[in-house]
Amino acid sequence: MTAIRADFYDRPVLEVARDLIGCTVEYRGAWGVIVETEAYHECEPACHAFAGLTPRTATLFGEPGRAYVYRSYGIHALLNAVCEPEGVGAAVLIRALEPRRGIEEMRARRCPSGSFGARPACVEDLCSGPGKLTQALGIGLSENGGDLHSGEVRIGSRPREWLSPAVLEGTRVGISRAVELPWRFCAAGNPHVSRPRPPADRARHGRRAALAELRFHS
DNA sequence: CATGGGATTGACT
DNA sequence: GTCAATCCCATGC
Repeated sequence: MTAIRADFYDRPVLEVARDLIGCTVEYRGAWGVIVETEAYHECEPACHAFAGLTPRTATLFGEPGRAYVYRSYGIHALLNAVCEPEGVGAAVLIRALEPRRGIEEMRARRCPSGSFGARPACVEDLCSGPGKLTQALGIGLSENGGDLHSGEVRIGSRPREWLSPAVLEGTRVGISRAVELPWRFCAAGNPHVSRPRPPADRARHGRRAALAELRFHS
């Protein structure tokens, strides 16, 4: 995959959030395919940039195509791609990856003992959340402001098998304001997406479960 | 300068 | 379902 140029991000953040599904995130040799994103924009109160330009949000208002990495709940580093023209505070939160390379390294960073409790870590648990994927790749706050085209954290174009992914749209996760905006995007039916799964995917599972149930009882 | 609230996760009831 | 862990920084006195 070739790294995506800065003008890709210099567009409405909703377009970029949808178009990033199927693209790749690489860091120090390990990489995965983006299967879930959320858009944030200064015009709505869930976005950090809503409060205006502060030391924390400086990256958000800066050049498109840079990484905005911040600490969440005092624990996790969350990775965003800064979008829209310089001066506009907007970014796409990368929420989940389908791991492709460096899976053992990811597992080692996610669970040094090699397992979650008694069970071995499955690949669907490695990057199925915004805090999980940064931990799996080893991305920290020091990557804030880095260039996504030529820096350490790099976003690449879609692999052949991801050229036109089916994308589901839904409401964003884990926020308390502007909860009604349908600004979350997921690769349809992909098992590496975080909880809660998109309603369309849950419906499919529900239908399958209902069918199995029906068969079981007849 | 003190306080409070998260763009989360994993463990536990 | 509930809950604690833990840090940055915005806000208010």
